[in-house]
Amino acid sequence: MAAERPAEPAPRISVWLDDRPAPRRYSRTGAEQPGLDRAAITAATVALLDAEGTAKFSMRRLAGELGVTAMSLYWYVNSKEELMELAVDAVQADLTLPDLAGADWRESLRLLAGAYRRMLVDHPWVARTVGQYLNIGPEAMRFAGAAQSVLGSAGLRPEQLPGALAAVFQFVNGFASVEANWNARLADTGMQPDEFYAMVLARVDGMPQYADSLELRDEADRGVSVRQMRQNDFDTALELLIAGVGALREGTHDPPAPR
Amino acid sequence: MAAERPAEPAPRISVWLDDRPAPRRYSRTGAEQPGLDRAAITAATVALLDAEGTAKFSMRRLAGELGVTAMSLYWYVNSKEELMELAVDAVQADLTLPDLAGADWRESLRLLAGAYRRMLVDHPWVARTVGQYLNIGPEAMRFAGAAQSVLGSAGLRPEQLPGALAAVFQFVNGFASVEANWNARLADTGMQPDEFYAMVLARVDGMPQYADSLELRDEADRGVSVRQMRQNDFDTALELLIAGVGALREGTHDPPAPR
DNA sequence: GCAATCGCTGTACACCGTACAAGAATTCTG
DNA sequence: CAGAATTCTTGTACGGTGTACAGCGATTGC
Repeated sequence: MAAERPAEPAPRISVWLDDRPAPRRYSRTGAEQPGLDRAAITAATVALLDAEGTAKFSMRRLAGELGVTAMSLYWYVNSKEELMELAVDAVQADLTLPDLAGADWRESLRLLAGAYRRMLVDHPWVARTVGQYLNIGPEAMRFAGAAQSVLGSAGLRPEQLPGALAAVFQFVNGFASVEANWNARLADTGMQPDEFYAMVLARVDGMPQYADSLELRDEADRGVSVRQMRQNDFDTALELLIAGVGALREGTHDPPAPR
Repeated sequence: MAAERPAEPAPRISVWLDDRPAPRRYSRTGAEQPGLDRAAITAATVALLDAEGTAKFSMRRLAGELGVTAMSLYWYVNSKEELMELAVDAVQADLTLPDLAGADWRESLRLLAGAYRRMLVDHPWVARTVGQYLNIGPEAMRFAGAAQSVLGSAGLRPEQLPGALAAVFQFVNGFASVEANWNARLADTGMQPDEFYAMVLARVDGMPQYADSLELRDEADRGVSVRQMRQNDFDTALELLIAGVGALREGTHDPPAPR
């Protein structure tokens, strides 16, 4: 008798590993509302998250925005988490890939990293989710493919690509994540960036292990705005990464020599 | 009359920017329980998060573990978020710094990055929080100080340090975050690593932009276990970063020349 | 016309973080 | 030693959360 039991309901891993046709068959001819579908729900999710952030987002709130009950969303989406996966991927659709035709790989990498950073700062709720979901949706893959092909054109060997990709884009993600959080705290307090920075510095200066090197930085950056410092940090890291990619390529035993 | 109003309750930014003496004056002489304090609560929080993850963690659950009511925790801690900040910092206390005395900066960086990665994989709930909190607690600073001094000893100029630090440790954080998530999904499904990997690959292979380069990788890594691949990716990225630091140093206009 | 399905609603459950007031335990003050 | 003051702990309650489940008109295929 136990053989008939459907056992566990097969734990869900990711929307992207779950085939679900999202049927939408009826036409709702006379209805006022044009009717829901995954795309509309996802778009509204992105808009709401952009406007109010993760904390104020809820299924009921979203449903209200769509003029509908919370539970009706579950016809199109299995869970809130799944919806978040959809939203995270959807937001990467706006991540228009720069034209990399004439650019060499270094410049291409700069363009891609910059675009990625901008996307994360514009949509602060995304950064937290990278690493939390599988992130293998179509839009994510489009970007990953572009990035991978840039690094490939730099002459890296195939088995070097994933590591190099991770080095570059995990950095960008982490950096932008901190940046977005910093912006959010600023908005909460209403302080000026430099005022807030000074407050944090004052606290950190009292800590033994860190004070020395930080004072150096403090001196070096005197008179430089927080915004400029951040840009400088990003640029420095990016040049470091590009130089690293170059070094990895030169360490290649079989130079790729396109004939 | 409005002048007397205490206005907003001063929005909290971080535990570390909030001076709170955590008094603890009574001795609870005859009591069974040894009595609570921040350290005990934080330790229990870490233990619970390690054991069951963020999802099952709650103030009530934690209180139960400590044989106490949920609300009594709020005598020692202002909010759950603040408690998370404390836990994130506390877990970095176990992050014992390797002995960097005899090692050159390259090897030191490898050791630090490895230790950091291990910490994040052992405590998967930490990775998600980096970038979400200010992360300027004493233990975080101890590690950051060590990392900064290693990079400083590599000959980077002060204004290059933050960028280089970010490049290295934001990568490690992101990488370990993905790694920890992957482990969690594996545990959920009970699949074998390679089985799970094959499933994801199968899905990804169907996506147009990504298929080509991925097939390369698939070929290159045929017969290699997922675990080995991951280690290879981490090592590749780390060597890339180290080479990048080296290149940044060589690009220095004023060589540091310690006299 | 009728059965089946779709799309949606309402209600309900268990759980969450935490505000607030009251009470028990302990120490301070006299 | 009495009483006031303070330190902790508790109980109750509020407004939320995600979502299971049953039901119910609208639409469709037969």
